[in-house]
Amino acid sequence: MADGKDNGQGRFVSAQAVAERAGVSRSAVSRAFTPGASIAPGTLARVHEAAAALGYQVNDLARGLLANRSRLVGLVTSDADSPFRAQMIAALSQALIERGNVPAIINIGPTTEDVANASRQLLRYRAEATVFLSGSPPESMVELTRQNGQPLILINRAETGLDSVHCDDMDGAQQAFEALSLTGASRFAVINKEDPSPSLGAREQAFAGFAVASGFKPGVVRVGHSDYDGGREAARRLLASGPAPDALFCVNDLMAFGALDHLREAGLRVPDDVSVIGFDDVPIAAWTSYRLTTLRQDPHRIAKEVVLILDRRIADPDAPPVSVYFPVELVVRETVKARR
Amino acid sequence: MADGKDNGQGRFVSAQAVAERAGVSRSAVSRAFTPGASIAPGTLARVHEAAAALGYQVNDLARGLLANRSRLVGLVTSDADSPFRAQMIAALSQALIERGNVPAIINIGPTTEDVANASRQLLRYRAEATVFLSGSPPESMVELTRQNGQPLILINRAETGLDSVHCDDMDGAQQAFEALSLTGASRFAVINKEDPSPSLGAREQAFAGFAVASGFKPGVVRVGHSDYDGGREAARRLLASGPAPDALFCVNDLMAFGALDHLREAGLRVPDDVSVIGFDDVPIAAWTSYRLTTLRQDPHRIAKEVVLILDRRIADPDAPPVSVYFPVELVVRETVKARR
DNA sequence: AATCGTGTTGCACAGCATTGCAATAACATG
DNA sequence: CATGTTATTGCAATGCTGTGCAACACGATT
Repeated sequence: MADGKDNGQGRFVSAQAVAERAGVSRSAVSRAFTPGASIAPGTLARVHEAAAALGYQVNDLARGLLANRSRLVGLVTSDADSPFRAQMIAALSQALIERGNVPAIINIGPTTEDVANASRQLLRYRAEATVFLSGSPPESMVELTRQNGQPLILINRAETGLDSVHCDDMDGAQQAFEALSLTGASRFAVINKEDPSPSLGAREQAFAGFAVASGFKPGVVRVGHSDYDGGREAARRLLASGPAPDALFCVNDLMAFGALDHLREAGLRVPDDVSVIGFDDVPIAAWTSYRLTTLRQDPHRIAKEVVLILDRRIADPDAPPVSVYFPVELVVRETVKARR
Repeated sequence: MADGKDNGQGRFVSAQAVAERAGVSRSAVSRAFTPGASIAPGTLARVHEAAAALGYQVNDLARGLLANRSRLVGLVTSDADSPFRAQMIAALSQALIERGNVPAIINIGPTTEDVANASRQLLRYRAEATVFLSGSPPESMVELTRQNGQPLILINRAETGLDSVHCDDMDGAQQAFEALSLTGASRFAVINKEDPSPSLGAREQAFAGFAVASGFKPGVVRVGHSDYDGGREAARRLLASGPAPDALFCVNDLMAFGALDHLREAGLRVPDDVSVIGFDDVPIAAWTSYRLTTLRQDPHRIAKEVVLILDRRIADPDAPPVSVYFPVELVVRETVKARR
């Protein structure tokens, strides 16, 4: 404020500088910032005053060095800007910040090399844990984190020996099938992406399985990307390949929006001619242009579970790995025909 | 892999352990991971072998301690899950990772206290820089980062003495007004949020200014939130308060979607009865249910500018602060009536 | 007045990697 | 064979903070 030169070369202020200014030892400074430490009220005040004047902040790098771990938690993800991922990132980072962590987001491409790099980076920063939102870590990376005692948490993908939290894809698919079944539909279809993630794959498999078990022959269309354009393309192929379906399950909302728009453009009425169900319940699903009936995954719920697992894993590094499943909930809006 | 016990207590592997296994000194290990350092090919190989077997990764905390700064860059934002923010976060984190940084995302609430906490946290981790995506840092925090020599970069808000990058809100508003003007409209309106950010405020002010300068009396509606529901609410109030506008400028796309849906529900045809222009050009704007004409801000462009400023600021901490403006581009789709 | 207890404070070391400097080994040259 | 040169390598210091341990002062107790 009034100093003018602040400090030497614009470097960070150290405890040493505060100690000199307050006329105490460096230990005193350290104690002044450690709750419950033994320090006289007078010195405490002098130290705090000097610290405020200099703008001192404890160096968490050094603190982490001492503890051999930082409060960083890595969030590894691809497509960080897609709606559901963005919600997950927001919810996770919020929950982690509340826990006192600093979430580092590693936005990766689809290659294994990218994933490996991200993982190594986080290891180098002694991150307290790494959370994978998408893309499974290669075996070599799992081994690496294990050697270094860094917890690894997977979201929506199972991997033996690792902690994970996922929604109940099976149950979601079943709810979707039953809801569509009640409309009296007979021409079922699913749309998905090629090389789907385990979670997306499970939804498709389960849905198709239920349909077959009920005596139907579900159509399955897979396209390159699980986004809006992918959904449009899938719907186009579906209509081109034969009679229009009267019940469509999309493995995520984004594809559902694309499909919905294409279906309507093609002159089909939703839900009169065809009923559509999505998955995720992103905010857009509630918009009046879509009013999409969908299976809801709550990002905050997931974030809460992740934090719980983290607490447990850190308290007991040798505890057996857990897989937490949480239920999905059918949110009924206006893309499914009322039951007959 | 075959070790069984890996290492002692699941702690991180240190250079010490690698040195012992390879039968060399710690220095040799360090040199083995420093490109260009003087080391014999034989020892290099032995060290790398031992490191691979143990799963060693250099400790960037200690490295940062020595350099007195980490490769962390803080991204301070609120509403991390709104579409445009999510795009910004994705683009920035990608650009920063390419630069060798680790982006830490601090998702904050609206209070000054939250912002201050985030800023302090980043200071404690000796982050290389802090980027504010939303919310201006309080004066005390600016002073604090200055005292510690930590660069601060603002996005879409100006603050004297600080580096910033923003889109040309004025020009965007002008383009919007001109495009709407060409439809022959006469009843102009803007919708915005209460207590708008500087950028949102500038758009509204400029648009209203141009309208007035052309002899019109623009209607201005402000609502609590700049999201979809806010846009609906604003449109509702607009229609309730008098004759329907025939040209509507929304300060961001999200509000435009809400307004569009409400307008259509109210029986107005877009663009025949009313033309609408948004701001940002989020992906949804291209969806066939909306096909929104809007002003495009390119997140990757912004990210690139931020990295450039960062490079410059680090090379010369005393360089005068810069404000980079970049142009916005009118993306013409189908919510503006063709010119008469 | 002597002794004990309590509250403070400083010293020194740990934790990890980098790097200047000095020592060593190996090799070449006269 | 002696000496000079070069490539390696280890030592030790550095950067910053937390904390056990010992020293110290001061007030209280008998």
